[in-house]
Amino acid sequence: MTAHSMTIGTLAKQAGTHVETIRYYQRRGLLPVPQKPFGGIRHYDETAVARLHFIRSAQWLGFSLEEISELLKLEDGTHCDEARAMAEHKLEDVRSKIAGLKKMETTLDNLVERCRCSNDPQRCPMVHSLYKELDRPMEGLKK
Amino acid sequence: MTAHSMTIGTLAKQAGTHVETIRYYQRRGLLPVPQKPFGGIRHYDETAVARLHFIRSAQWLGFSLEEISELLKLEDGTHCDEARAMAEHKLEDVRSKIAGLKKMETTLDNLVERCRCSNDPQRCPMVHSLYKELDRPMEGLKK
DNA sequence: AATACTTCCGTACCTGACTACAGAGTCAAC
DNA sequence: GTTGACTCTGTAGTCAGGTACGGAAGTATT
Repeated sequence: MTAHSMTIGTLAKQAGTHVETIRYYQRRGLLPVPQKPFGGIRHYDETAVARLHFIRSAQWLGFSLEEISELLKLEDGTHCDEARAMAEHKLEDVRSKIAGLKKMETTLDNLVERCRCSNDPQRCPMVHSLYKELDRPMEGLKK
Repeated sequence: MTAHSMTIGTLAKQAGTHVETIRYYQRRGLLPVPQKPFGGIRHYDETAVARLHFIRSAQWLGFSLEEISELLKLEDGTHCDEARAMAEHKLEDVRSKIAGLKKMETTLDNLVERCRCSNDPQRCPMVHSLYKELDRPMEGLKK
């Protein structure tokens, strides 16, 4: 439970995931598999918890496990040039996601605002503005 | 090709998707199925194109088809109260996604900046800051 | 030291979001 | 009026991202 020694079960609890998910991420190379004392059981520390949090967050933000593993490669500190190029690319990605979400934000905000039509429940505005095409409509979805 | 009459094939091209995907969205109730002239072929207009764009964009921004169909329900104009509540909830969602992406943005930006270590390719900084927990780590992923 | 809980490893299964295909009907163009 | 491209309906297969399970072995609890 303390700093330097969790089993996979407590790690899962700490990170709010499941044991099987952790093993799956290990298989996919998203999480390192620590050495195990021969014939024994593996132990994990907080860097594992942190990494799991990061994975879940990034996923929630719309990145695939594939993309996340690319982001994590930025962390190993090698291949500076390559890493910079990738970081720049991801940065563009992130920025257009922010832009798209901001459009959604204003639209939803307007909706909520105009929806304070409490005394006239019949008329509630359409969300046609949501239909405006966002900056990067498909990038990263198309096959 | 003009305003008021596309077949499903041209609709797909306009929207940058595939016919089968459109039918799939129809089955899931994300896209209305227009009446067809008896024993004939259905026709679509730009509102369908717009809706498809919206679906793809929202997906790219990390929303599931389930959530997108909720967002689209906001559009039908009925159930004002319910709609407002949902819009408010989605708004929170959107705002924390923006916050999360902004953290990623600064981290990546720092990385790119410090990575201009072009003359010393050995030392490239770690992305430990990426590990900071984001605002809403799992919401919408668990289960 | 017997019991109960975990871990380990492998394989099988499930859900969401498509994608492909088969067979029949429709429609435009020669 | 037949050919060829496209549509319709239904069902089956695929891929990502897990989730469940089964049996052996490690560890903790009494």
